[in-house]
Amino acid sequence: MLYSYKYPRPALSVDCVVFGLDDKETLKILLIQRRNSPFKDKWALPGGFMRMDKDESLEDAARRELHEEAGVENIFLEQLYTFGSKNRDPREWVASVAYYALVNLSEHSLRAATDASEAQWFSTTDLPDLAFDHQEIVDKAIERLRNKVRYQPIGFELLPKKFTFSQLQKLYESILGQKLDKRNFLRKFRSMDLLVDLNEVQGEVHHRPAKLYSFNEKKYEKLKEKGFNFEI
Amino acid sequence: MLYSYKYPRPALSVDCVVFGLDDKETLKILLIQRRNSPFKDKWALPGGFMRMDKDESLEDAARRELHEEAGVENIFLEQLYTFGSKNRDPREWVASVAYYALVNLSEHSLRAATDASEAQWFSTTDLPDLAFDHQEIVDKAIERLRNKVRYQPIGFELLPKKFTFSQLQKLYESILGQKLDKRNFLRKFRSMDLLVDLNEVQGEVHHRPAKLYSFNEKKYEKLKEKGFNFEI
DNA sequence: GCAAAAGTGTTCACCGTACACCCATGC
DNA sequence: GCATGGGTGTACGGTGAACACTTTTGC
Repeated sequence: MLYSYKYPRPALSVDCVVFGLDDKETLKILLIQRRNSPFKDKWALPGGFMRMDKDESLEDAARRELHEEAGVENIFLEQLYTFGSKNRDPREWVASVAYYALVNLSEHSLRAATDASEAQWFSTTDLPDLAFDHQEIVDKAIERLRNKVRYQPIGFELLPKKFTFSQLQKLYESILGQKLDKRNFLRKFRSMDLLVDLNEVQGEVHHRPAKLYSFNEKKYEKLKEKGFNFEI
Repeated sequence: MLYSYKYPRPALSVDCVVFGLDDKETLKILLIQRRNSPFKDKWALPGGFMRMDKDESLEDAARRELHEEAGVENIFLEQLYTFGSKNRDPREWVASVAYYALVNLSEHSLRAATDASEAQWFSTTDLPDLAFDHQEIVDKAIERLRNKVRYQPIGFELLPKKFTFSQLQKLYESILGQKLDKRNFLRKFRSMDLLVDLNEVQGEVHHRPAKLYSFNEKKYEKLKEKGFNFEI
């Protein structure tokens, strides 16, 4: 069966840039190895075509693809940009609505870790050649994340429930691509009244254990709406 | 002739939120009165369907629609967001890539002004009922503009070549929806080294004439790339 | 005791903010 | 001379930025 329209129309797809942190708080992106042409065997962003039969919105489609291709669910997801150059797909004109996602890697890495030939995490500073215009999409996503970090809290979505100050700092350093001053960073965060001191320390480290913190979720959500100015 | 595809696909359109300033430096938006159903006679954003036969990109399509429907050309245009709810168009599923534009109204108001029944400027604070989900698009565009103003220079695109300080200030007040302190605003702008004192004064006013300024274009473009922090 | 990371204060410069009066012009 | 908007400076508080040493733990 074929679907016919009076005028030709481009295909519509969604692609997702999924950010996660590894155990060294390095920023990583989830990529999928393509099994079909074009760009067979190349690494690409998880994503796929909109399926009208599924009665889903753009964001639903993004979530579905992430679930199917990478096994991640219930994550922070936000629209990034729509890429519509005519030649970005060699087959035909495909406009793609790109999303970016933040996931807590320690809780969501299952599929990607167990089936390494299909999905794999790559450091943002050391990505392979990507299919289509996906490098451009990744660049835009990183830029967005760098900007976002300056006026909204992030971290909640990327870090485990309990975390240390240095994990938080390394997260910011990883996103911003620059070293930060420990004391200034600490003071800034303390002044936001965003962290809860759990009165616990981490275990299993070969040095002085650090105190553990969690986010004050209410305050976190409020700051997300209201925004702030995080200059570093 | 019909165009057929193996899977159904949504239609793709572009819509534009065109901002301009009137002679009182009030922020306005350009709307078009629809001549066809659905939403016949309602006001709507200029826009239309992607035409694959025209070999145009998304942004090209946005520019084409603006030219055809409102007679504006060569303007600042930036992608805003893609709206894809299934029921946003009663006819069928139409995903729309929204753009927003900044125009110098004194140089671009021709078509809209001469054919008032078709295109008209409306104050952002007093918009009519809009067709489709266009109010939502407008809201998002205003929000974007308010944010943008804080980290990038704008004004160049909205103001005439020569302008006074108070025009610039009213522009910012209009976008931000709040009064600003004259002296602080002035100092802030002066410190950016963005304005060129033209050593001219305005004429035809019934009070002390104000000095005229223009933007230092090079500096303007540089600041746009680099960004700044404009706290007010 | 030594390696490794945690934890902790102070000083300075800059900038955002609040605030009020005189000036130049047209009528 | 009066109405209208144009034009100007200062003081205070807050915050970003630079900077180094001691503490705690595991080995």
